[in-house]
Order: sequence, then structure tokens, then C-alpha cells
Amino acid sequence: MNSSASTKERILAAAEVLFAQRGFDGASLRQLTAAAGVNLAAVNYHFGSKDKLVEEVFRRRLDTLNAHRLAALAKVAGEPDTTLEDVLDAFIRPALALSGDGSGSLFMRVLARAFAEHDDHLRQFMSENYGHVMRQFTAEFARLLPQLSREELYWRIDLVTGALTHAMSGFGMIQRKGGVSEAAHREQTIAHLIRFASAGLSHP
Amino acid sequence: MNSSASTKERILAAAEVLFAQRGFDGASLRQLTAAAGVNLAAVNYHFGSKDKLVEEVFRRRLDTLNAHRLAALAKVAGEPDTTLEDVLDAFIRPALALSGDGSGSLFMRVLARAFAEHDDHLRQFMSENYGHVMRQFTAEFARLLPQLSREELYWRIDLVTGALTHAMSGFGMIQRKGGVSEAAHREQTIAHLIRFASAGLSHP
DNA sequence: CGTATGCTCAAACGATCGTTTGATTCCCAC
DNA sequence: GTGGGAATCAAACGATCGTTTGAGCATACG
Repeated sequence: MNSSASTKERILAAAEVLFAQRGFDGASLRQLTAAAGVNLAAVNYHFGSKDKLVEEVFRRRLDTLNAHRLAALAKVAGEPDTTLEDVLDAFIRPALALSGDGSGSLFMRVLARAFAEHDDHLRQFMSENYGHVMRQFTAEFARLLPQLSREELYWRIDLVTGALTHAMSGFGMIQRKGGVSEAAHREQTIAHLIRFASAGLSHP
Repeated sequence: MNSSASTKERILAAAEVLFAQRGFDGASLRQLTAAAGVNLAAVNYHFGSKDKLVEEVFRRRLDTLNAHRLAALAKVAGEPDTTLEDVLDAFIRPALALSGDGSGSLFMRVLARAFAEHDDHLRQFMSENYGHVMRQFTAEFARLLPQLSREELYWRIDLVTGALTHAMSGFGMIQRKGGVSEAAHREQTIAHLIRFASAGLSHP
């Protein structure tokens, strides 16, 4: 059925890199297919259009990111001894784990770009494929921060989301020192983000 | 010398709106000049190129924003009884004051877009025209937070910058309720951002 | 009045974009 | 081996982009 699996996969991989580097409009299909080593027409043949390709790049990563986040959240949600740090860990760790595998790190940059874009179509797509995750996390935050009004909670979550997206899109900008393993550096980063977000969410 | 002041001004105003709405590449000169009610060639005549126009849009707003921020910072920098909240106020208030006048509110969105873009030329321009402001604020933060290591401080400032830029770009702006004046709403927002940023910067 | 200067205008330029086409190659079931 | 659908290919399409051109218009100055 698909000797095209290799071609589709190569296109998706090249697209993720170029979209992160030059944006969705900035990366042309000619640059993209040249980088992937496939014919120009292959994108429209396999994905239908450039817009569909963009959606597919998002869907592929978001599906696993969302699954990991919700699985991690399910382990702590509703438990009586769950802390704010536990929930934040469930939110942050899967995103940085994504940075572990090769080009996956670039996806957070693509995600940050999508947040910055105010394109309606893209925002609707994000809302449909991302909204339910944010709702579940928000519900758990509300449980752990009962003293906050709904409006106050939304405010703080919005600010935390902005900080984390900003930081994770530039992950690796603060270079890890020599002798520090990548895993150790990631642990440090996670601890850093959790402490910051926790302070921002729970301050009096 | 210049009956063109009106034309240049109209182009700049329209550019700010369209750049905020559709991005720098997304807004074409034809849309832009049509919105401004000027001829297509006027952009290249008055600014030289589209890139120069982008820089001019930034320069015009950044100059006044930077001036107001540094002036506000100068009033509290180095004083023995200055608090973290004072410095954050100097940073945040001028940006939200910009939102007060007409299309100025859109500039923070343009600024957020510039942060999301990883275009080297734009980042260099931002560094040249914005870096010295960040350095002065960083120095004052370092004075007020002596217990933080240099690396720790950079981390937190980066996160705070991400949160504030995200919030001030109006991405999640919470609508002000009826009956609340715009000035009062702005005061509330400033207080909100200051408390959040202060907690994020100074947590143990 | 004549002319220089700053500005605006419609039109065209070459480049690049996403997409489509029709022929060709590949590969497996029969 | 052969037929046929899937996949790939070079080439072209129409649209849109930023930029340039050269004529036309206005105003100020000698």
C-alpha cells in the first residue's frame, strides 16, 4: 500500500524543521521538498495541500504530547495528596521529553509560533485539538487553588502558559554546561519551570 | 519639504495594524497601501523597501516605549527603599500606557510576534534597539535580588518577559466589565502583572 | 513665466509562490 | 509475463509578491 511511508515521513520531518525555522508561510514547498529529497508534487499528492501538511505536522506531535500529558495528569488528578508541583510536572515534563528525540525539540518552537500567529483557522484547529487538555489541567488547578476566583485563576494560567511556551520554544538557549548530561540538564530545567510556575500560580 | 508627512504617517499607521493582524510576511504592500489610501509605490519611495518599513514601525514605537521605561526606571534605580514592585511598575506601566492611545495597543502584539519569529535579522535589530533597556532593568533586578545567581536571575527574567509579552500582546486579555473605566481596568491589570512577576522573580 | 523639486500615479518587471497536469516508472497480484 | 493502480517526475499554470519605471501633477523659487 505504501512505499510512500518513507516519502510522507521525510516530508513531515523536513516540514517540522523548516516551519520552526522560517514559519509556515516562510518555508516554501520547494525548499521543503528539496530538503526532504522528494519531488515538489509529492506534498500535494500525499497531503492534498500545504495547509493540510501544516495540520498533519501539528496533529502528529500534538497527539502524543496530549496523550502523555493526560496520562501523567490522570495519575495525580483528584488524589488527596497531590501537589501543585505534581500537576505542573505532568504538564511540563512531556513537552521537554519531546525535546529529547531528534527534531522533536523544534516542535515546541512551532507551537510557540502558532500561539503568536493570530490566524483564525490555525487558532480554531489548535482549540479543537488542544483545548480539552487545557480544560482538564485547569480543572485540576482549580481544585488545588480553591482560594482563587475563576477570573483570577484564568489570569494566572494564561500568564504561566505564556512563560512556559516562551521558555520551551527557546529550550537550549541557556546552554548546558560541559560535563552535565542532557538528562540532568532537562531535570534542572523542569525543576526550574515548575518552581516558577508554582510561585506564579499560588502567590497570595 | 514634506506634504508627505501625512502619507508616511498613514502608511506607518496602516502597517502597524496589518503587521499585528497578519504578520510581517502575511501583510502585503498592496493590502497595506490600499488600507492607507496611498499609492503602492509610496512605500518604496518613502521608506526604500518593505524591510525598512518594518524597522521604522518598530523604531517609532520602541523609541518612546524605551524612553518611558528608562525614565521610570531612573526614578527608582539605586534608591535604598526601592522595591521589586517599583521596578516592575517601571517596566510594565509604559507598555500598557501605549495601549491607551488608539492603535498603539496593537504594537505589543507586533512585539510578541517579533519575539516568536526566529528571524536573525529581526532579532539583531531587536537586540540593538532593545538590549540596553533590558540590561538596565536586569542590573536593577540583580541589585534587589542579590541572593540569586546570575544564571538563576537570567532564567527568571526570561520567564517573566515571556509571560508579560504574552499577556500584553492581548492574547488572553480579559475583557473589562461594564462600568469599569479603562483607566481603572488598566490599573487592575498592572497590579495583576506586577504581583505575578514579583512572585516569579523572588520566590525562594 | 519658466523651471526645478518633491510627490503621486498606473503600469509593468522579474521572481517566487502553491497547485495541477500528463507522462513515466515502479511494483505486486494474477 | 502482463495488466493496473500507486507513486514519482519534469514542466507548466495562474496568482501574487516586492520593486522599478517613467510620465504626470503640484508647489515654491528665480
